[in-house]
Amino acid sequence: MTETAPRPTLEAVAARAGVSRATVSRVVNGGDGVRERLVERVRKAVDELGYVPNQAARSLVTRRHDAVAVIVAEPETRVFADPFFALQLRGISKELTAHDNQLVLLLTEGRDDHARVARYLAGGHVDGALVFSLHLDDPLPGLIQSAGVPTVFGGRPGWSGETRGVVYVDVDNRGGARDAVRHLTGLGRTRIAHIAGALDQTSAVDRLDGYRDVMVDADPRLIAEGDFTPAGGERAMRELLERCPDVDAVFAANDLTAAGALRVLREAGRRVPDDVAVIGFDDMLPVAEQTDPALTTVRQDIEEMGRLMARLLLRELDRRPSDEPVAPAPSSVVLPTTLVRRASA
Amino acid sequence: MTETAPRPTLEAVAARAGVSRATVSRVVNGGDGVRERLVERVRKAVDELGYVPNQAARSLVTRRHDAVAVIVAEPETRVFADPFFALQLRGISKELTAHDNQLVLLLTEGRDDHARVARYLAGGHVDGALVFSLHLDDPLPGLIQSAGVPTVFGGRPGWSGETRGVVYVDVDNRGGARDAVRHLTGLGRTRIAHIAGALDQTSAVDRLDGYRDVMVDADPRLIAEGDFTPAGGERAMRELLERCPDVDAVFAANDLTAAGALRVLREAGRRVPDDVAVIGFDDMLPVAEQTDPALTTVRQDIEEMGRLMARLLLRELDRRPSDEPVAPAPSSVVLPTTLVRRASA
DNA sequence: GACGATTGTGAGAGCGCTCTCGCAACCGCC
DNA sequence: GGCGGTTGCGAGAGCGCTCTCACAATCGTC
Repeated sequence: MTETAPRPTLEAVAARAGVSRATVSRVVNGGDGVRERLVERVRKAVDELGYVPNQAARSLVTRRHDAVAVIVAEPETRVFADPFFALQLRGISKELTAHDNQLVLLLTEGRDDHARVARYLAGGHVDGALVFSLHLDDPLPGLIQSAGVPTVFGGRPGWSGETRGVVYVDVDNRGGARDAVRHLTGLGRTRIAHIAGALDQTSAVDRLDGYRDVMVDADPRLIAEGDFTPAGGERAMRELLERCPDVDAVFAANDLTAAGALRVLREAGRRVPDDVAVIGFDDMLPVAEQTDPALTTVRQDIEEMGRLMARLLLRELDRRPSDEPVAPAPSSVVLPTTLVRRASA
Repeated sequence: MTETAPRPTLEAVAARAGVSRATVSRVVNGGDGVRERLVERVRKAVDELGYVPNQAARSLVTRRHDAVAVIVAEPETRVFADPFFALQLRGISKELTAHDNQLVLLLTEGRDDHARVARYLAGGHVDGALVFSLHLDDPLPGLIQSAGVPTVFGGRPGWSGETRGVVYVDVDNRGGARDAVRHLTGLGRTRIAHIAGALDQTSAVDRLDGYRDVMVDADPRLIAEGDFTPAGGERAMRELLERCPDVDAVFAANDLTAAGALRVLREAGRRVPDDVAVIGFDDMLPVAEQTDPALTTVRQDIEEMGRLMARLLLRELDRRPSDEPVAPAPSSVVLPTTLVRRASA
């Protein structure tokens, strides 16, 4: 029933406005170099017919798609357990929309998908890609790089290959970690432990480095490796309590880890923050505010991170087509963090 | 430097294989009606040249895009605070990928965006749309419907317009709510309260209805309206404690609400579940498992919901082009829920 | 009023693909 | 060996757009 009426073409608009296709095209694309009277006549015809340009036809000749792929490698479900991902997407989406670009979402699920993604990118369906590379050994960045598609990474790619020319947006994990630990020393704590994240991710490594920056000659037994999950936090906290019963503060690699640690501490009868102060990382709201006591943590502006990734990519895309000698290539950006004080430290 | 080599065309492949464009096209699209020998020769040429079809050119003639828009209306940030969204996306993504369709993500942000989305859909960039319609008064479903794009909704659209032919996937909110409340009555509770969600959403309404199904002539003072947030849950719980100090169970519209209620109950010195049993809805893991005590809740298979939405849409898309008399139109699906027993009830 | 310079417009080619159509080549049959 | 009936392949049109290029109209200038 809903027989879709054939969409009007440039031709149709031209006929109605009494001009040529070329003129309509010019008007639709900004109207430069067309006399005001004609512009109006064309605009009117466009409105009356409800003309919308056919993107496929346009792409065919311009080789531009005004579309960007967002690639989320998701070997674990962790990505989905926190709102991180959604917030970044929102930032990206806002920025892309503001520049009339579409967001094509590619979720990858293990090795098989890599080939698929590579093929898709090579297929030239999109003008560029935003990639969240989570793991040190992830082959995806390499594949993408070799597909020759302009790319911006989310988070410093811990990648052994060529890194010149790699553009990424990251938060200042190391600096944020330093702030957290300094806050703890400022509270007079001396036996400050760190529960690290999964160390195959640069964010975990950087946070550990930040901890070490402050605790220059920390007792190595004060460092336990978690995996960014509450369960990992619990496990690590138990180890720590056993190894170093005198621990008086914990800097956890993220909020979920901290939540796990808090639970173990409560079970062990340690009061937080009186006996042991705890700081998390991320300021992941549904968690950080729900813990008991509410979690002091390092906040990062995730949405801004997404927005920035998109902005850098779009800038690069604008730069490319015009083979102007040396428009400066965008370089990576590291966003600041802020310490959010709540009850736990 | 990375001068992108011009991508090979059908023409190039044809020349290399010593056949015509048409034959290459046939092979690329399945190879029917081409002799085995030629198929092989063409395949070889395709591989050697690394040929990938130009989607824009193909779409131009086929009017198919093999792309589906996912539209998330997001007037509130709530959507992003829970993993809901991400899980549905994952389900959708899996299904679409399996059928070689792309996922174009459209996040909308208030009224202005509606026009943008409508225009985009009308522009025929995608073959269909998956829409999450959250609010009763949302004009989006109407706009989309009138754009004539095949659509499947996530969650029953609470929509006053024409509903015949509307296809949606929902979870059995009402049934799940009934199960939860029956579980509470089974525990011998009699003063069972309900903290409703934002009642401009069908899920909240349905859960309330489910509660009423069991508590046929419940004391109306046992019903408080929340808004799906922890803060709303706290507020509602305080009201309830004041109005009905004898409350011995609470069924909350979702886990976040339940988390808020739990906190207020603890403050008020009520033991959970001994004095007051609490049940949530969603089984939103980072929350439900972290509360103290761990939350008994109603689980829904979010990912499956996404997958199903995609499947229904793809089926509809397959149905349409071939104007076969009456391939049965897909109809809506309601997914079952399961009660997950933890410590709180 | 005739001149080049400027600006506005249209004709037409072509982007890379699909798909219809007609022609060969081949089949089995009388 | 001549006949209709398949089957396999290529020629060519055309999808809706952009963009170059040539031409027409307008301008200021001497």
